[in-house]
Amino acid sequence: MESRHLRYALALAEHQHFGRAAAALGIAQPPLSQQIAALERELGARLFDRTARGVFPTAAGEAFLARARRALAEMSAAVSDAGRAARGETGRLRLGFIGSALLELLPSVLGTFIRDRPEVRLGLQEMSTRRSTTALLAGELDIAIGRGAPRGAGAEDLVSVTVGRDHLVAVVGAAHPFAGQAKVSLEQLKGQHLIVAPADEEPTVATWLAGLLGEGADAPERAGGVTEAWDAHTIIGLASCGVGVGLGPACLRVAARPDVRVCEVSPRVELPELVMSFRAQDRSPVLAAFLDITRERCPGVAQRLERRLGTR
Amino acid sequence: MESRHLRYALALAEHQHFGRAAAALGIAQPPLSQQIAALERELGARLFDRTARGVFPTAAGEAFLARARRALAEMSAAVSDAGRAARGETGRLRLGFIGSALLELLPSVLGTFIRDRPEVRLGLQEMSTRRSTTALLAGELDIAIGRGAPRGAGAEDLVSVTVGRDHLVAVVGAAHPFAGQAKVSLEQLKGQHLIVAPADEEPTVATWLAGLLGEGADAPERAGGVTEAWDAHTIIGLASCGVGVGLGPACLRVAARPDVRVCEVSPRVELPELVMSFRAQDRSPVLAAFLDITRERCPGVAQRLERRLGTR
DNA sequence: CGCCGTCGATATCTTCTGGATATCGCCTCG
DNA sequence: CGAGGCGATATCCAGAAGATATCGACGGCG
Repeated sequence: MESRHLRYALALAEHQHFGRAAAALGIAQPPLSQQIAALERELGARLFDRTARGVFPTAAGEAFLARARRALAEMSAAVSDAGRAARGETGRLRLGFIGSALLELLPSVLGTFIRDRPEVRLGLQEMSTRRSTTALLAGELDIAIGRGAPRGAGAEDLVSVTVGRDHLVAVVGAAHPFAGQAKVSLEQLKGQHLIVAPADEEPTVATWLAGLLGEGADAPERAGGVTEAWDAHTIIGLASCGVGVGLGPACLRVAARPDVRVCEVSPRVELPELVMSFRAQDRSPVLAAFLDITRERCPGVAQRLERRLGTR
Repeated sequence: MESRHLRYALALAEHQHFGRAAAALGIAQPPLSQQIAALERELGARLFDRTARGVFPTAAGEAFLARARRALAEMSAAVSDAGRAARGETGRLRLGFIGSALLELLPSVLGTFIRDRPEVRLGLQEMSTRRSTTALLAGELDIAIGRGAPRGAGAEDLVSVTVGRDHLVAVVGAAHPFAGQAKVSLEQLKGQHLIVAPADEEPTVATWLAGLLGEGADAPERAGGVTEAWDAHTIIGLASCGVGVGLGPACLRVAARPDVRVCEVSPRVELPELVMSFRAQDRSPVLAAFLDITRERCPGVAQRLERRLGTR
């Protein structure tokens, strides 16, 4: 039995007339008679009563037609669902990202994405750069956003593109001695208690800073000490109440409150680039849609992405 | 798109291998490749990723396969539902019957029918012979059981068969003068208050009895008077408390209580036969099943039914 | 009462497509 | 670098879906 038989039976039930049903189906009347007869033979049951006043389904026909309608509805739903999935209108996209991506990049890109693809289930999870790379390679994420291009085993299976650059800024409370300064020198930071983001791999932000400041010792041992805070608002909050000097990417400015001051660090210190990665062999249309939007919203990303994708 | 495409796609998803899926489908590998390719072309979407480690559905493929499974399940359900309906295992049977059919005939036949066809919805309604005939012709009933063969317009479209014969018996309370008698003569009934079943057409039971007893006047006017009671238990109940002499079919005996006596009426008076009717053109398998059971349970019905059905 | 028109079934032929066989190209693995 | 496995492609064939012509049955109408 083929779905053709279902369509024919439904047309016949609708028109109650072999000739008109056949015309509606775009075939001649004899083939319709034959196909209905073949269907009835296969089922071992008469589906239609041919009376002088028209063709009417039997009890078996009614039972059959009810199921046939649902079967055909499922089939057309299969077509449309497949199409929507192929166009990336439905599906799932799992993002792993570091907290600072939440400050500028993600609000812009995700806002557009959610408006364009309301039926895509988004999975968002803040995590370290290292963890996101691992999860991406394990297939647990579709996109990873971190600082610095992924390194290590499997990194060659990923495509990465720079989506943002930041330099280091200092955040202090309004009462802090630095508060009036537009710039803070590295020299001035020596010996200050610092508030920075933690890291789960070497070199940590703290040790990297220690080296930058010309302090040789391990971070916890350095003069002034270090506090690690996971997210931007905690760094700013701690800085505002005078715990120490917050250090982070320039995008911290968007989260700054009135009671803190953000100072440029002089000389300017570039942070590792904000990098978006995905699996090179991932052909998901949802991913493609996300990349499209990233292209639109992040000037300069487009060309870099094309160059990378060209080699896929 | 035909259901073949769904079957092929599901087989391919299951085996993750064109060759093995084709073997499972009983076809060669090239036709499977072609059909999948044609399906993907029609949908405008790739459904399977052909990798070195196997064939795996894409996101669109997953969406498609989920619907395809349900569509095929509906199709096989259509086949089985149609078969069961055709065999009379499901469906509906609406019976209209007079109360006395509940005493002997229906308990026996319905008991077997419900055991054999638990999924058939039964519609049972007590009604007069006249009403059941009307409802049967109007298509509101499938079977009518009454006394006497249906008459009037449309009766020739019905098949009727005698399913029981009864003669008249009298029911009296234990304290009644007739209680000790095995027989009651028609002469003795004259002037007694009678309790009989009502009727919605002429002649009513009461007028028929009046004629039988040689009483010329209308029933309500006759000496002794008449009480009409719809069902057997009411007739018996009224007789038991001395209201009068209950008159009804011999099958009343099965409903008799210890405090009443049932007397034969002498000479024996035959009542109109208990007749089962159905539409001659009704080919419902549920009806056929019911007739089969009636045949088994009612000796003598079989031959009469065959004779009637032979002419359909 | 008989003729005609309608409708579904049947017969025959055509066409198309689903399937088989043979082979190719590609990738992986030893 | 060669061998083997796998999916795609090319070609051919057969069966079945469909078209055309016709038949048979039934109902309506003159």
